Amino acid sequence: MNSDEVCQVYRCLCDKTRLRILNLLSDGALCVCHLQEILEEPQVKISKHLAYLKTHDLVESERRANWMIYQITKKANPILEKNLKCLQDLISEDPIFKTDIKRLQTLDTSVICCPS
Amino acid sequence: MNSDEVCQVYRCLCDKTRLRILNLLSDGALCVCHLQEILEEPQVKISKHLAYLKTHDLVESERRANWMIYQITKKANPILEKNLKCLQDLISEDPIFKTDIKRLQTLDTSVICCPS
DNA sequence: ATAATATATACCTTTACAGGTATATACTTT
DNA sequence: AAAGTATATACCTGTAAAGGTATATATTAT
Repeated sequence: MNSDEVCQVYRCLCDKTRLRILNLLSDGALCVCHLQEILEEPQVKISKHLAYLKTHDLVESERRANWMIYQITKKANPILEKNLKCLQDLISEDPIFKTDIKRLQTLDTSVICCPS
Repeated sequence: MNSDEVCQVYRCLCDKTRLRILNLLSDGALCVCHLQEILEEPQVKISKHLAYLKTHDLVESERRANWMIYQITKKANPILEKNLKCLQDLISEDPIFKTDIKRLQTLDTSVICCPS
């Protein structure tokens, strides 16, 4: 991993919506509609940030019927991994992250779109 | 530390020149002219990036005669600290960081500007 | 007081990218 | 085949910030 790649990871991390998305995906894969529901942000916004993250290899996606399931990339990425752990620590300090995780846990699991 | 502050730290980290500066300052305080010499970048560029880092509390500065000495902030900043450690690991992987550190070690210590 | 040195700032141009609206694409259901 | 649902993309506008040139400021040396 060279310095340009490292910078690019940080560029991915320096937007609040993307941080929130990554924080949620740290807990497991999610479809766009669930992210949308949890973040309470317009679909296009979520979608574009996911595209950005995907372009720079921080997330991967897979279609499942009508839904696109996103997850943190399987490729090793030390910077990303360490910072995702940092985010975990921040959950307790930031109400937004905390609320997101709460909403994630109380998601309606009867919906069919997302993996169990 | 809330999510906005975290984003701002990442914004500071997502520029290569700033990463190089922070990497050098991890080893101790330095004046602008030494940074300039090591990075081989124009004075104005270094100066502006230092100003940016200072504005966002990642570095502090202190005047010593004609020189401004910069150092990593004393204020606790978990995100910054962890990522500075990450940079250390990357030195071995990136030729630029490696060269910077080499140049730092072979700096002409007879110059009066910087702290011992 | 003047010149020299070190650093910072103002101003300009260009680029990345965030957010919005509208629309397109992919897939499913009827 | 047509309509509905989920997601992506194109286009537009505004803003942050990077890099450059010129100049200002702060301090020291003569």
